[in-house]
Amino acid sequence: MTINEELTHELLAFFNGFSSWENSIVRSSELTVSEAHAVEVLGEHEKMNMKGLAQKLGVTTGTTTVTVDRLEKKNLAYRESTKEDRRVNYIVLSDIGKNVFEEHHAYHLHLTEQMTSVLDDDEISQFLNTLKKINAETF
Amino acid sequence: MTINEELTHELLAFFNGFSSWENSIVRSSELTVSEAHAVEVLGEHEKMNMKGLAQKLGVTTGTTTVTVDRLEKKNLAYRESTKEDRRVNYIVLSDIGKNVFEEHHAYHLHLTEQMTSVLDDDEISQFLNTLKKINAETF
DNA sequence: ATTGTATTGTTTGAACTTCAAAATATATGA
DNA sequence: TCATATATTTTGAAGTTCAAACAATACAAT
Repeated sequence: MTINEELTHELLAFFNGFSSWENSIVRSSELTVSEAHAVEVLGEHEKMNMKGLAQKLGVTTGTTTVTVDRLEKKNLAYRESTKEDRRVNYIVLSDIGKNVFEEHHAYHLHLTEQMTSVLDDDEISQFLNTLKKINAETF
Repeated sequence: MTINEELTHELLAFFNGFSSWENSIVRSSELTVSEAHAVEVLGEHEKMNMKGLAQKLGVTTGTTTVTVDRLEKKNLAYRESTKEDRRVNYIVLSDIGKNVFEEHHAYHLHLTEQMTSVLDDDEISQFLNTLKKINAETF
């Protein structure tokens, strides 16, 4: 087994673990999975248009329209039209939406703490560096 | 921003990047998303029962029943009953299923290679070690 | 052996998610 | 002004999911 094969295996396990964890968190909240993902992205970005949000979510804009409709219905976010380009809607979290985001974000922080609790300081900063590189170069 | 907050941010970006990548790979194949995940897990495990598969996938056994039904319909896997416990079905990949797995696995290996191409050898083995620890302790 | 309880897996119905393609509205360049 | 490009929405069909109810089998304790 080459190191890349081993790494592939661990990456998959990591991804699946993360995914299961995320699903169980979302299921225990009032959000659906796609709503939660959207809130997660919007919470980090202040203002996004539909296309940008769709790209970040990895889905089509059609799908994103449906998701944002639902967020609006739940008063978690709203569309804000702009003068510069009247085709564009900016999607913004409402105050309620921001609270929901913070709550969800706290869970993530807690998960991160759980992960780093088994690592020493050097490992943690090395891990962070590696992730930064990979994110910048690969995705 | 604490290191855990920074790490949370990078982990999320990593997860989303991985997720988008996986979705685009799956969409270009003849598999649906849930079928692909199941094949991915089954390819690594030889024999699994429904409960084990469901746990690995992070979904209920009901959902898994539907997924495996579909895999059987496509001749990618089959149920194998066992004498020891007649409630249990083992799910096994067919030869076609194994080929599909290998093909998908090759994509993963390619992604891993892309990631490691921006890292030096020490970083790679450190990254692998850290992932192993996290997978063992957190998920 | 019989009975009660636990476990494994399936079925069902309803809600959610997704895409592709067509449609709408607006922008931009020739 | 016209053609083309871009941003978003709408639509319809296929897939995905859960929870809850159900069926079959196992197991433990009398």
